[in-house]
Amino acid sequence: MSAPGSEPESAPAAAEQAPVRERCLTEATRLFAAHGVAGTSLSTVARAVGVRKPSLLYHFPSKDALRNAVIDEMLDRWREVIPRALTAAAGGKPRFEAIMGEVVRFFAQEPTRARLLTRECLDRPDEMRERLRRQLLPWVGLVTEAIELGQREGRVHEDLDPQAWLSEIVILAAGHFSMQTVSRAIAPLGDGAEAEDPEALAAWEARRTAELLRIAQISLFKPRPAPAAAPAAEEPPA
Amino acid sequence: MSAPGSEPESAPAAAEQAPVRERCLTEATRLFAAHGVAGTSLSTVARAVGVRKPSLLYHFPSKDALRNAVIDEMLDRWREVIPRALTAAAGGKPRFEAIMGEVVRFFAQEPTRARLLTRECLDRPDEMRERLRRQLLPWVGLVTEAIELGQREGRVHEDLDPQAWLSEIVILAAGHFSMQTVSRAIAPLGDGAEAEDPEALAAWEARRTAELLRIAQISLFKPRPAPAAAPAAEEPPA
DNA sequence: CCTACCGATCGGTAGG
DNA sequence: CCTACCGATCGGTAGG
Repeated sequence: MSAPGSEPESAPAAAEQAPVRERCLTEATRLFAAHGVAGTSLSTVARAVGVRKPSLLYHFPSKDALRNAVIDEMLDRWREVIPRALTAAAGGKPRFEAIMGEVVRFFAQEPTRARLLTRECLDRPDEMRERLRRQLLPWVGLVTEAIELGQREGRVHEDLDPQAWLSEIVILAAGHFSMQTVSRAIAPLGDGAEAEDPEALAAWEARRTAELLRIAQISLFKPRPAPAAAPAAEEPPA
Repeated sequence: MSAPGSEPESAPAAAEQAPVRERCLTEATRLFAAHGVAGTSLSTVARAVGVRKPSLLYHFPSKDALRNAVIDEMLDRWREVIPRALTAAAGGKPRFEAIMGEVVRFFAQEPTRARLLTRECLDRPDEMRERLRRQLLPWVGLVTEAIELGQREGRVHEDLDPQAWLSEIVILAAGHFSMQTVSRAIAPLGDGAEAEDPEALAAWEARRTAELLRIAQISLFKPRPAPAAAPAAEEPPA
């Protein structure tokens, strides 16, 4: 209270860059995503931060506490981004593009998140299922209701299963970014010489992301553009 | 050579069920898929088999050798199933359904495989990419050529990127079965009472798989059924 | 296929 | 935030 410089509240006091606790989360996120929780020792995290192991265990009383903090932080970011997209526009394709754009941007700007999410789903499926249920049940309801509205209005395929579709598309988006490196097994072949050309890799990533968006879009919306507000005509059976 | 019962060639001699080496692979596959390689100790595998750790290390000289044997076995099974599907039928939707059916069956009958594949792609992306490149490059070429033929014949969306589409669909299929347990976060909600009802879970799985197939199909083929061999009409731009 | 054993490292604590 | 230290377990070897 009285000593002015002793409380590292908002400004990184003097020596390092950011508060230690925060850097622990950053490095743990990176390492857990790359090698898994079981494949990352606390010493490794501590070394990456620049402190000793007991200091890490002061901020996070156990490895499991660190793991939970890392997952919570990622899900918090996720919870920031979703309402922003959902409240962007109403109905129709612009809204769809806003949501898919946010989802893609969320993972694309930090593929670490996708890998971390995938790993945690594999490592602790039951805990992760309940966590996801609590965290994203509300907006799952919103999305499926919007899809059902689109079905009644004839814009969305009526043989689509809204909950299952949403589940599959989320899985596809997460897998898309988790498997970035591996997916190159298919693509920049043909020449075989320039396997590390960063320009070619960026082009392949662009093709993949375009295809991800195309798959999501065409599996949701019916093809006919419907230029004006003309109610969709019933198509003749067979 | 002379002692008749000393060579365990094809028949499991007397006491246990299968050759030890084989049971090691089975148990290691199961445990690696569930907890990851780093999360599974050699003692755990040995205990599951019913032998001691040094016996395991007699059959597989190191943990890494065991890991590689497990992955190789899975990819061998994969290599069995693909040509069977590819040579089934020629062109058109029956062939598509045959291939997708084989892929789904491959993972569905043993979701362990999908989890193992996903984990290995996360743990060792570079090695896995080269491995996949070697193992499935030939039939990637076959599939993309078939897709391109379909595009020329007007059956397949011409804005589809064959290589990227194939990559995304494989990722979706693997993720679909890796995330079986977690996907229940979305589905059997509503009542909340019977969370363990096996009948409801099977119904949810059926819905998911149907949606997976629908997404793959509708993102590949154009909607019009084209009853006869009528060449596709050019649609007016905008 | 086993017992016995190796050094290294694991997650975590004591105590300051 | 550190040094010093704990018992347990890790992957792997010796030797039979």
